[in-house]
Amino acid sequence: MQTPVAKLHPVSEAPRPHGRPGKRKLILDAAIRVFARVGYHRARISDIAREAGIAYGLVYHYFRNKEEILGRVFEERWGAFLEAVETVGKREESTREQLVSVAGLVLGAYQLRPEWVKVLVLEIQRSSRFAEPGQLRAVSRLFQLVAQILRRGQERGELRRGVDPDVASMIFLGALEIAVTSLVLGVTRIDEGESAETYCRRVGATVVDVFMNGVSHT
Amino acid sequence: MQTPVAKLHPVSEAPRPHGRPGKRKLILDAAIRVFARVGYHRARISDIAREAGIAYGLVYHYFRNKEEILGRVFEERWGAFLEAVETVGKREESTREQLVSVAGLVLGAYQLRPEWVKVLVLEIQRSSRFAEPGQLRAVSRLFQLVAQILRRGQERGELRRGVDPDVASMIFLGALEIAVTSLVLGVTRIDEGESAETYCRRVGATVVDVFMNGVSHT
Amino acid sequence: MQTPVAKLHPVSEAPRPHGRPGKRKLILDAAIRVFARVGYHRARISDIAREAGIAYGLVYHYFRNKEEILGRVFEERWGAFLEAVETVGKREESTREQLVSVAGLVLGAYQLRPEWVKVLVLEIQRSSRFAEPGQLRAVSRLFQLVAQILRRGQERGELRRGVDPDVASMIFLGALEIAVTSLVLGVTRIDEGESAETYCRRVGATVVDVFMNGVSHT
Amino acid sequence: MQTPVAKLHPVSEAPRPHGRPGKRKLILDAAIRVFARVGYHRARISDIAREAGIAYGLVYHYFRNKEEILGRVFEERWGAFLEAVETVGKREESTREQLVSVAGLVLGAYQLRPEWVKVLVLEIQRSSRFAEPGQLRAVSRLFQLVAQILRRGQERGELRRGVDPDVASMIFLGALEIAVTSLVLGVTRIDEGESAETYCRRVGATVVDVFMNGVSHT
DNA sequence: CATGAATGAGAATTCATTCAT
DNA sequence: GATGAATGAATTCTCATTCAT
Repeated sequence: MQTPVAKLHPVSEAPRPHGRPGKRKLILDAAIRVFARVGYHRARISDIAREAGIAYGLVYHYFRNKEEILGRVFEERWGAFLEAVETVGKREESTREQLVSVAGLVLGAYQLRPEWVKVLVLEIQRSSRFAEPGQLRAVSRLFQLVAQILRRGQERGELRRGVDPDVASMIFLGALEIAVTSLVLGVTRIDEGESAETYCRRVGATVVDVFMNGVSHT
Repeated sequence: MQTPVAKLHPVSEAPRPHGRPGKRKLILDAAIRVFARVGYHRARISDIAREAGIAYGLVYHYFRNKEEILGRVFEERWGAFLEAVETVGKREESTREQLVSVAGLVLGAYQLRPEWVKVLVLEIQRSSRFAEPGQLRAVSRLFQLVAQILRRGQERGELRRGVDPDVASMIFLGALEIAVTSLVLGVTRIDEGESAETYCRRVGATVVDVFMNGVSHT
Repeated sequence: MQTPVAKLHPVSEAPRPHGRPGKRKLILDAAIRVFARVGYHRARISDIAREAGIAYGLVYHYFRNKEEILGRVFEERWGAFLEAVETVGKREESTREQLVSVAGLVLGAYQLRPEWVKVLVLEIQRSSRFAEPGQLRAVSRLFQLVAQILRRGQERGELRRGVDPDVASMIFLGALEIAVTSLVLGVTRIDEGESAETYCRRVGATVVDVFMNGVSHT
Repeated sequence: MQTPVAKLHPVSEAPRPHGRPGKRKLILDAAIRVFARVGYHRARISDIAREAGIAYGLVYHYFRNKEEILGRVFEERWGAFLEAVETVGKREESTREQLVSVAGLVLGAYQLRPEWVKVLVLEIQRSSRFAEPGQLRAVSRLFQLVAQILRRGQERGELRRGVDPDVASMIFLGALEIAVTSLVLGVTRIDEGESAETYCRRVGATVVDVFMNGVSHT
């Protein structure tokens, strides 16, 4: 079974005429790295500028302030993630396969771009921006997409009906989130012999297995 | 089946001779409220002092600095929580009952003291203190305690053997954590007719149900 | 008696070959409006450029820096004003008529181009440029022109000799200046029924009347 | 005839228990000097702190920001000035004597505390604070007080009735203001042989003379 | 001539922490 | 213990000015 690899494109931007760097993107990418390294609050604009290799003031040419940078990172990264999940939801697959895909998306994203996930998971939730209805809605959307997958599973008779799809969605994503978080925070030490990739695959499989079949004896 | 209520005592302290307020405790409790309200980074010492109703120079009599306050909050609150979970693990109950108890502990804690949970969930993990081995170990401990409950369940034959108890522990706690977080952040809107208490009870039951039996058809 | 209308031409410039807009003039006129609106210090080059409808790098083609803009505004506007007053001084009229003309010039200018007056009155005096001998001399010149009118009035026997013409000049212009300033600042609220024009005419007449005859009983 | 000397007390403050410096006052007085020297906009908080001989941050202990400092300076200094004028208005004197007193107050203030006058005259009017109704009202109050003196003069038959007291008030104060401003700006060079005091006395007398009797021949 | 991206010095403001009383 | 005045390093943000295209 082929776990489709997450396709999280770099920060999008209008195509540039002369193939020049694109300072805006430079700044956003640098910001992600800095946020991932030291956290949003400890990140200084000067750090971001240095990381991007540009002058201090230019950051303010493109963004009103630090918070807007975080907001844009969120919008663009999270948006891409949502799209990928949405695509999975539209596929003609069994519910189980869809859940495997979503798990692969979440865990694969971490493998591919650990800094992005770190920022999405650790920083954006804490920022005051998160209080904004727009961001809340964006996060809720993920829960709804998964809930929809589950609801369809029930309708198709693949899943039993006794479980509230909204709560189940939370359970599934919560399990994945903790797996990622504990990786990010280093709570989970990956064994010497195991690559991050194998670990992710193993965890993903286990999550789906437990979620589908439970831990109890038949 | 009686879900044991979480017993999260207020910040402990040596018994005070004259029954006087106990400024240290006053500060810690105020700090929790302030951290919960505005987050650790945005919280100013003066906010905590005002909240505690004391002069803000006094904070430095009791704590070296702001970070130490967070550290103490963590130690005392998290310690109490660990103890409660540990107690559950020692009970002579079925694994299912133990899991129900742990879920009740987590969700009940939120009901009882939402600010504490908010701080534990949102702030302490992000602080630099968390990098300290001591705190990491303390968090890992929770995962280990639950993993131990699950391992015992497998040994007793209550749970099937095919699942890694460490990963399953993550799944179980992750599900609970998201449930709490979404409550904290307000992602989940509780229906008009449903009290927070009923909601917690319902979610706890669903989590244990899914965790035990899975979502798929038998 | 005909009050001669102030003739304050727009910012002068060399005649343009193709009748094209004339960016330099565009900038100066825009600068006056912006200075009038927010004051010299708060005015940003970008504000001026936006007001003029041009790119803001272009401002630096025409002017060395912000201060030079203010300097040019002063030179051109104040110069025009001085010329007008000088012309009045050369007319074959009674001193009273000349004073009425000067009052009309000052108050009329406000009616015609309140922004110009605002900038001349409020901003230019405060700028560091004002410390320059050239600008001080330019302002002094107005006082001298009026003093000269008064001196001639004394020589012709129209005015009594006991008053120092220099001090009297200050009094006359001071009275007019406050009248204008209070209009500019909105201290003086013009009555509903009275147009700005009527108000200016009335104040001008009163100023000349008081200045000529005093307020006391004969 | 005794020209009553202006009584402009230093920045008032609650009496201090131990006769200690009183940092708040220190800051306000330093601010006045700095504003007078370089103007409000060019004055840096650090300048004020250095001038006051205190640490940078302490300024923010007492004032929210630079603008509030200017506001307080205005309130306290202008308030004292208004009181002094009000007192003059209540005296049992001829209108002429009262006007002489007001002129003495204005010109005397300059002699006594040129920096204060400089700041009141040059800076506060320009600040955005001035747009506040409170400050506008405070300035209007001065005009009203003088207008009242004139109105009473008309009622008592000391002044002729044909002149609008409000306009006349503007004329009188405008004359004085220009006299002070030109002193402040150095437009008026005092002759070698004449002390500032004599000059002020002479100008005050001339202003009142012209204002009462006019410049024309009887 | 025009454009607006890029630069960076400068200033305001915050707030943890110290310290005299 | 308790208070809050005092300190000043750290950071954000602004905006005049330069420069490549």
